[in-house]
Formats: sequence, C-alpha cells, structure tokens
Amino acid sequence: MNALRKQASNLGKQTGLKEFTGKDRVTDAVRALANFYAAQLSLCSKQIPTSYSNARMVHAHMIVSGFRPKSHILNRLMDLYTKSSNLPYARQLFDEIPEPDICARTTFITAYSASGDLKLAREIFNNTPLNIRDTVSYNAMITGCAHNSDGNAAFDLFRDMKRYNFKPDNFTYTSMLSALSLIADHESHCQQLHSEIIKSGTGFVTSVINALISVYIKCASSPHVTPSLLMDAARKLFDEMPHKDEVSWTTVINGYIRNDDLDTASQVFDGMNEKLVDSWNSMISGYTHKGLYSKSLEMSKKMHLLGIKFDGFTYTSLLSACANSKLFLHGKQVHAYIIKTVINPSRDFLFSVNNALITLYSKCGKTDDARKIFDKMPIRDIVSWNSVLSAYVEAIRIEEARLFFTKMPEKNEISWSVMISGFAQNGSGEEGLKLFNQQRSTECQPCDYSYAGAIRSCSAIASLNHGCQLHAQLIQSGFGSSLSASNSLITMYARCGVLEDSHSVFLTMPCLDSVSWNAMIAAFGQHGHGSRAVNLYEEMLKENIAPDRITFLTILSSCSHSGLVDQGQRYFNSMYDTYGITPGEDHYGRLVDLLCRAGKFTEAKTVIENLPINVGAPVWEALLSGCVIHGNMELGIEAAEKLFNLIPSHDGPYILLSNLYGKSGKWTEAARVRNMMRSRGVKKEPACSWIEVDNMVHVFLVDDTKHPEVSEVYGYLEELVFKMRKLGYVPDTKFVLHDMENEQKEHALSTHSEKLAVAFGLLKIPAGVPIRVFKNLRICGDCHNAFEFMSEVVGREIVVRDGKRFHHFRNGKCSCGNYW
DNA sequence: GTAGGGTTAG
Repeated sequence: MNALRKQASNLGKQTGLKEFTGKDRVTDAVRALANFYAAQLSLCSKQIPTSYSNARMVHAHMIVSGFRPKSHILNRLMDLYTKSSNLPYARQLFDEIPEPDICARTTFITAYSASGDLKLAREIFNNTPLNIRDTVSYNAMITGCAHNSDGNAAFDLFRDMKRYNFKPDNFTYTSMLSALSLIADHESHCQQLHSEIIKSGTGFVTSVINALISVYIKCASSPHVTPSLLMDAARKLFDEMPHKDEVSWTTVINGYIRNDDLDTASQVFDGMNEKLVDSWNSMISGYTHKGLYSKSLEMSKKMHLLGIKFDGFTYTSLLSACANSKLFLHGKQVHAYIIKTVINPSRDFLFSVNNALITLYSKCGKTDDARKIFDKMPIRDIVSWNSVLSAYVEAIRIEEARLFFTKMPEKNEISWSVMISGFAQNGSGEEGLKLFNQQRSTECQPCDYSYAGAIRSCSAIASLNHGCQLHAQLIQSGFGSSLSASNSLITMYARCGVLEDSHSVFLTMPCLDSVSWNAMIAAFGQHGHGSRAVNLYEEMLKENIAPDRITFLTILSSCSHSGLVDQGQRYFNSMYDTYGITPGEDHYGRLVDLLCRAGKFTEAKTVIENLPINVGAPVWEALLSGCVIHGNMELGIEAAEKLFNLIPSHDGPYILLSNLYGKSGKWTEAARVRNMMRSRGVKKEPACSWIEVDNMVHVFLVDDTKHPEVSEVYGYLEELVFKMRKLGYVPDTKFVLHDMENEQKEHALSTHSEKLAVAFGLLKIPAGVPIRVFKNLRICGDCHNAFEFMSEVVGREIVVRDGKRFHHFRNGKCSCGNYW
C-alpha cells in the first residue's frame, strides 16, 4: 500500500497534477491512480497515430505498479486494443485478471465478438460458471452471435438461458430479433417471438418495437412474401408506438428506401419534428444507394444550411455520392471541409471517411492520390486495403495491383474477387483462372463475384472448356442465380462462339440489370445478328430499363456491322435528346464507323468537323478503317497522320494504312509504311499480313524465314494453295510475296494469311467434331470470302473468332450477313 | 458489463 501511495505521489510530481500529491489515504491514492490511467487512456484514444503503443505503455505501467484495473479502465484498454486490431493484447489483459467477475467477462465477450473473434468470446462465456452467469452476460453472448451471423447459436443460447431460469429482458428480445433474419423459416419464428414479447411485458419498450419493425421490414424484402403487407405491419407498429426515438424513425425511413419507395421515405422524414443527423444520414445514404446522387448532394446542402453538423456517416455517404457521379471537384471541397473542421475525429470516423476518400480519388482517376490517403492513414482496415486494390485495378495498373495484393495483411472474398476480375479485365485470363484456383485452396472460398471474375477470364482467352466447367461449379456452389456471375456467362458464351447458350443464360435469369441487357445486345451484335440486337434493345426500352453509355456503344456497333445506318443514327441522336447522355469520343467513333462502313464519307466528315469535343483516336481509327474498306486514299492518309501523332505506339494505324496503299496497288508505299512502323519500334508487328487486289493476293512478311511464325505459315500456305487450286478456287489468282527486306521481290508462292492457313489445318479435324478457330488476328474481307468458300467445299460449319466477334460459316454463307 | 437504425471495398 505504501508503494502504491509512493507511486501516486511520483506520478503527481512527474505530471504536475495536484490531485496525486499530498494524499494520505490509500483509497484516495488508488482512486487517483485509476483516474490517472483513465485520463492517460482517453488521451491515447485521441492521439491517433500512436494510440495503441501508448495504450500498451500505460498498460505495462499498471502491471508494474500492481494496479488492478476496474471495469471502466478495462473498457478503455479493450477499446484501444480491439480497435487497433490488437486482440492478442486484449487476451493478455483478460488473462492477467486473477478472478474476473461477471462484469469483466461481459466486457471481454462484447469486445471479442465485436472484433469478429466469436470463438474467443464463446470460450470465455463457456468457462463462466453457471452460478455467476446472468441475463446481461447471456445478452452479450447472444448479441455477439447475431453480429457474427450465427443465428442458430443465438437461438440455442436463448433456449439455454430460459432453461436455467434466466429471465429474458428487453435487451434479450432486441438481440434475438436481430438474430432472427439469420435463421431458416424466420417468418414463423417471428410470429412466435412477437407473442412471447407481448406476454413478457416488454412489448411497449421502444427498443423492442424498433427491432420488431426492423424484422418486419427485413421480411418484406424476402422474395416469397407480399412486401406491402409486411411494410404495412411495420408501419402500424410504428404509428402506434407510445414513444418514437431516433432509431424508430430511421428504421422506417430506411425500410422504405430499401423497398424502393423513396417518396414514402421522404414523407416520413418530412414528418419528423426534430430531424437529427441520423435521419438526414438515412436520406443521404438512401439516395446515394439508389443512384440519385444529385438528391443526396441536395440533402447535404440543406442540412448544412440548417446548421446540422455532419458526422462520419454523412461524410461517407456524401463522398460516395461524389465518387459515383464523378463530381471530383465537389468531393475535393468536402475533403477540404473535413480537414478544416474536424479537429478530433474518433477512430471509426477516420476509417470510413478515409476509405470513402480513397474511393473518391480512385473513381475520379486520381489513383496516386488515393494511395496517398491510404499511406497517411494511421491505421487501416480491410476496406482501406481493398479500396486501394480496386483503385489499381480500375486504373488497369495490374502489376501494382498484384504487388499490393500480395502485401495485404488479410484478404477477404472481396480482395480475391477484385484481383481475379482485374486479371480478366486486363486480358490476363490464365492468371485470373490461376488465382481463382488458388483461392479455392484457401479458407476464403470463392463467392459469386470471384466466379464472375473467373468466367470473365475464360472470355479473355476464349476458353469454352473452362467456361463450361465453371458454369457447372457455379450452379453446384449455389450461386446459379447470381446476377454478376450470370452476366459474365452471357459474355463468355458469346465470345466463345456459342451464341444460343449465351441467349439461354439470359432467358433463364431470375432478374436482369442493365449489364445483362448490354451483354446480350453485344452478343447479338458481335455475331453479326444486327436485327436481333436491335429488337432486344427495343425490348429493353419497353421494359423501362434506361440505356447507359455502354448500351449505346453496343447498339451502335451492332447497327454498323449490319449496315443499319439510319437506325444507328437515330439511336445516336436519341442518346442525348431522350436520355441526356453526352456522347463521348467512343460514341463518335462508332458513329463515324457506322457512316464510313456504308461509304458515307461526306456525312462522316461533317460529323468530324462539327465534333463538340477534340477529335480523338477512336474517331480517326473508324475513319481510316472505313477508308480501307472503300479505298478512299486521300481521307485515309489524313486519318493515319493524325493517328501517328495521337497513338504513336499502336500498330493498327500502320497496318491499316499499308493495306490502304496495297488496295490501290501502291506496293512501294505499302512497304514503306511497314518499314516505318518497324523503324519506330512499334510493337506487336505481325509476322504476316496480306491483302487481295484484282485476284492477286499480296502477302507481307517480317522477313523470309527467320521468324518462327513465318516458316510455320509457309508450310500451311503451300498445302493450302495446292488444295485450293485442285478444288478450282480462283484459278487465275497470282500470289505475290512482299518481302520486307527486299521489297517488290515477287514470289509466286502464297495465298492468304496465317489465320486462313491455320483454319485449313483445322479442317483435318474428323467429321462430327466442331471446327472452331481461335486466333486473335483481325479477319479481313478476302479471308472472309475464303472461309465461306471452304465451308461449302467441306460441307461443315467453321466458327472463326475475330477479336471479340465470331463468324459462323455454313454452306458458303456467314452468319454475319452483309458484314463485309 | 448487454440492444435497435444509418457507412466505406466488387
């Protein structure tokens, strides 16, 4: 005791606090010490960057001084440890208490389950002798189970406590009601619990009614009930409540928002006499959630004008609205305001608001700024990590994403799915599938988003085999009706050439979103089924699904590839006039493509001259490829020059321009362009390309035999020429080889390209086995003709992948109709 | 020492 008194006195001298000095009575010294520690710990919770290590020091100090903390000190320490993810220290803290009373136990049960370690919480609870248990500790344990999604355990505990004669109280019932939605057949259990509550006499307690309302609203979202009936039941409870508190109001408001009834939500909100932050937050987050971003900004402005102080939830929802609507400047203003006004934010606040800031910067394309926010955060949670990961993925900085992913201290299903999708989006299908398999060997099993990523990986490499397997596994895992996975299946089947399978996925989906419609329209378009694409688009409009930017890109391509010029133009005009979407350079590119393919160069030029934005690469590229199709030399050269400046490292413009020259028989110029491409070090130069003019097939090769791809092609070519001649195909065709090293040198040798040759090789596949050609080279007009010819000669269907597009050749005709 | 609503990552 003397030591303790000395301790307090020393601390007093050190800190200069009077209350620690000159006290004679031991109890005062103990109390003073307790106060000192409490003050120190509350200081820790304000010093964000070092809170945990300081807490640790204070804790160590207590141990050395022999001080036995009471529950309020314990709570502060627990709070610091659990919030800084230092559960082991919390555990140590608990173990240091010689005989923890029921209050200490309850504190720890609550803390452990709040930090997600239900097992530890349960261990403490189970080790608590029955004679010291009470209703409160049962309540804490039940809440823990409910928060960690173990509804059945909560019900077991509930039965248990009644068996041992612990009387459930209003806390018990509120927790039980929140556990209700986690168990099967919760509608009938709800009835049972409701009557039990009434019998128990807690039926008039506000918190219990709040929980009941919440349960009825949750039930209203179940697929097999009539939502309006349950919403009415919830509303009746609400209307008849003797005393409504903040939670009652927000529960009902959020309930209406959840059931897409924003008008009623807003009416309830307006009916509130005193609107506090929470109810404003409900409205703001509701509008943000439903995509009505301008409404949430409007709400926040009103709130600000009324002088209601924003809290963490307000900022988070508001920033999310800015991020989703790409209102970067507004978001930045909010950020500045936070920096200016928030002096002493709690840690929870820092997590969510900073995470929302990361997302704001990331979605507005400021990836490095997003990373800076992350780096500045004193402590981060899994959401912070995932936000930065998806920032890299969204910016297609896949190597940084990969590195970041490996550095993550923990990964959840979102981390995995983001990384898998990142690979798929980057075209690294093999890597995506590899990672998916890796995830399967972890404890964190794939969710439907991971499946969607893996399926998209299959699309990237056109692997129908893996795609089908994943489809089967998806159904097995119970994710068969997942929206995102089904959407990716539509695209996967279409890109792998089986349009009808893609269509049947679309037709059997329980619900569709705009992505589903876009994917199916694109599938039809890519297969050359322009009219089916257009019909589906019209159907989408009839279903009152608003088309978005992607829809327009898709439908414009479909029209372009099927020669539906007028219709395409009409759709383009409706984009802004009817739907208020400002066309981007991609959309103008599609419009120019639509016109040029149809040979309408005058109209295309008019469009370009009157463009409200800078004429970008997509527009010039569309113009150039149109010029190649129609042999428009003058315009083509102009477009190519622009492209060389805009995208100097791309090979496309060079190849298109040399083909354009070749089409007019200007072989010297054609070869010059190819040499130019090489001397500028443009990558992806193909080993071989070709063009046919007046029964003459001109083949360009990188060099004669040095390139492995070329020598392989030669073999096919010789065989192909021989067979084709034998079959009587274009007997007058002369074959001219343009060697890059010695231009104009003629070889009476070869015919079409590698793709054609490979296709021919595949024709050796036995009858009955479908022929599919997966090559990532663009198909050209003459190649197309040859495939048509071959399908007739061999009497079989040949499916050829052309980038994202598929051609089905059958009986001398192609599914794409008048594509070429 | 225990509760009910509202947040951020795909």
